[in-house]
Amino acid sequence: MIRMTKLTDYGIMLLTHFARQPDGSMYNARDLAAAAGLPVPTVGKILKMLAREDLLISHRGSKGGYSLARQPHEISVAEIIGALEGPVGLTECSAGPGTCDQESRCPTRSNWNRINRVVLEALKGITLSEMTTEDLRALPAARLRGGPERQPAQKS
Amino acid sequence: MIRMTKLTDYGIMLLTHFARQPDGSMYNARDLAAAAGLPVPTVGKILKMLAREDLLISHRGSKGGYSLARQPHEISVAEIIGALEGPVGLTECSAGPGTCDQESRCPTRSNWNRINRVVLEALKGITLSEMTTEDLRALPAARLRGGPERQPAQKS
DNA sequence: GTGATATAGGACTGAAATGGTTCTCTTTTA
DNA sequence: TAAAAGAGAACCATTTCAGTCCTATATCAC
Repeated sequence: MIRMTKLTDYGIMLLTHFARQPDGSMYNARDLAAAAGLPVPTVGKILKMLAREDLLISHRGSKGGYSLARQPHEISVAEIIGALEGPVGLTECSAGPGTCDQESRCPTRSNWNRINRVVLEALKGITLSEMTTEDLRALPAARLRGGPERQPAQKS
Repeated sequence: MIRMTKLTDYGIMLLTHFARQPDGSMYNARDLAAAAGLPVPTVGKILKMLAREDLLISHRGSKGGYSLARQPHEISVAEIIGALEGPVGLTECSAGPGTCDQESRCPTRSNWNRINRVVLEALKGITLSEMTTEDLRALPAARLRGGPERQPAQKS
């Protein structure tokens, strides 16, 4: 339903790998690719993106590589997605005026923003450190449904 | 960040149109297209999909059209998205085994499902009737993050 | 210093998904 | 019986995505 690109998926997987290791652990693209079973160029691309968005710190040169820029619990899934999928333009029509023929008459527009915010808040509530939990299913059930962000509203 | 297709966007817009009108109001594709400022064939396609998923009731023949299958407050945004974007396969690798090289060694997999569930729950909490509110921004801010009748769950 | 290693950054390409159209068939009302 | 309207499937152009490749720059080791 909600489409997450493969790149984002991989990105989270790679960052999770860092999060599992001791603080400041450094890995280069080649080793990470091997560990993740992904092609090296693709992993390199993702790591570059993450570094550019300050989720990873890059170390160039021989014996270089990448390490986490922050503690795992300080990095939210929302940030990762934002880093890999751009400035976040949830609905096409939010791209710019003119594209959408009905900007003026469309009453749903403002509501979409609301929806997006709800989703975003839900994602902000999940941190990388939580992703390292082998089996998240063990977390309290309440976490799954309400979440810190939102819940079933009144039936009008 | 999270991509919603245009079709889904339009679909919500169209359903919102129904929700604003008295119960059982019927519209045909042509009129709705005109009201929404969208091409008729496209609107027709969307309406068909929504009818197939039992969100709309179709009335064939001359003087036919569509009407809401349920009360607006009984239709969630999650359902609409599900109807227009298919069975919901959030992450590619959930499509099937074999596609993903690292199924066994990927510890993030189960966590993704968790993330998806959180997002899904958030969307289930928003109903069509809420989308008819002219300006949702006017709602109390607390509504956005917690809501009046359900308490924000614990963070972790 | 020089060479090897590793990231930075951007261009490019094949494949898949999207959005939109068109056509034929069936149903229903006048 | 004819016209209106939905059902359903096939089809096409465009865009997006995933993945690759190439050149430039930085850093470490000798």
